[in-house]
Amino acid sequence: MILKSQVEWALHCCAILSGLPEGRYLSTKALAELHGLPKEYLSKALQSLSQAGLVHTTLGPSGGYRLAKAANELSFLDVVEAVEGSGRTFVCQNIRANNPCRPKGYCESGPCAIARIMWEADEAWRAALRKVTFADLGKILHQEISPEIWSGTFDWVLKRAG
Amino acid sequence: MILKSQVEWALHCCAILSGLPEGRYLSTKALAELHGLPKEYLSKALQSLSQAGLVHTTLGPSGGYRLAKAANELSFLDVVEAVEGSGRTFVCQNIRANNPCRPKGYCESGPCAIARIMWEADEAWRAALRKVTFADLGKILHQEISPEIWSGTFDWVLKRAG
DNA sequence: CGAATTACGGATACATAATGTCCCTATTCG
DNA sequence: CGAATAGGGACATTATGTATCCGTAATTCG
Ligand code: SF4
Ligand code: SF4
Repeated sequence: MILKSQVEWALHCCAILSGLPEGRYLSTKALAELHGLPKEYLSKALQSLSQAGLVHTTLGPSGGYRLAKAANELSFLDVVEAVEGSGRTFVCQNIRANNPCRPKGYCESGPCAIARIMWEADEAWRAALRKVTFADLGKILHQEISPEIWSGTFDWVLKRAG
Repeated sequence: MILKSQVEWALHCCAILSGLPEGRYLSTKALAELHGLPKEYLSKALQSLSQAGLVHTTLGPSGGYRLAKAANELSFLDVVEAVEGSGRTFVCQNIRANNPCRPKGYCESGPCAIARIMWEADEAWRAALRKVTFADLGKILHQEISPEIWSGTFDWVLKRAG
């Protein structure tokens, strides 16, 4: 079980977008170039974000993406679920129903304890991701990244932002 | 991202094994029949448990599997990691290194904030699974499952246990 | 001892999902 | 109008999960 690489891509892109000034847009091309990723495929990840309503888009030259909400209202979970889907990581195949000792239809009485325990762990994972917003990430990055690189990247991005 | 079905199989098998009397063994064949699973493939999952040291095996007729530790010392995480692997679900592909604004080798200064946040969520998931043992599961199942089915399954299993 | 039964591991085939590319369309900007 | 953009459909390629088959060594039982 491993998350798709699109999750990493989407998170990085949102991190960049969250630093964009109000009203500016950044294109797929710029985001792909900045991260060294295949433009066409990265586009699929960004489309997922768009369909989930996390980003806003404009067409035409100077078009691209910006966040649809404020950075402190966009959580990691939002992005992860937009790309990876919001389904549970443990899917129950009802193998309990095959038990020859049980009357038919017994398993329909609801998910058993094993499934519930796995789902609780799943929820713990989601809760941890729900807690962290891109505003939090911005603060951490600002402390960690050296000022030259920070402003260098900022300039690079603004030069290409529509 | 979805857990392999072998995880569900292994959990169910351990649940059965945890109810086995001291010193008795249950074969792959019986476990497969009980759950309606392909014997050969289930065998791979059980071999993973064996390699992880979670179960003890004997060969020959009347051979099979039993738990290697007490049920209250075997956690869900043990079983999940034995089958699914203990690697992180978020793997970092170092795309930060492609940023044209950064000096070469910058990314080697360690994992960035994004990776750390994802890994913390991963750890929350693992912590939730680590907390629950098969002794806990046994208690829950004992409350939930009707006595007839419980003893019926028990009889079925003991008839086939070596 | 000999036959049956078991776990184990390697080899192989098949199915599904992830990854990546290509091309066409509608929209928007200058 | 012409260039650049998001969006989406149709593939091709690759990796992973699922499943089967068979040979080997160990063990039990008659
Ligand atoms: S509900 Fe529980 S017992 Fe039934 S198949 Fe799912 S995990 Fe197994
Ligand atoms: S360490 Fe952080 S910035 Fe570098 S590739 Fe991994 S997630 Fe991205």
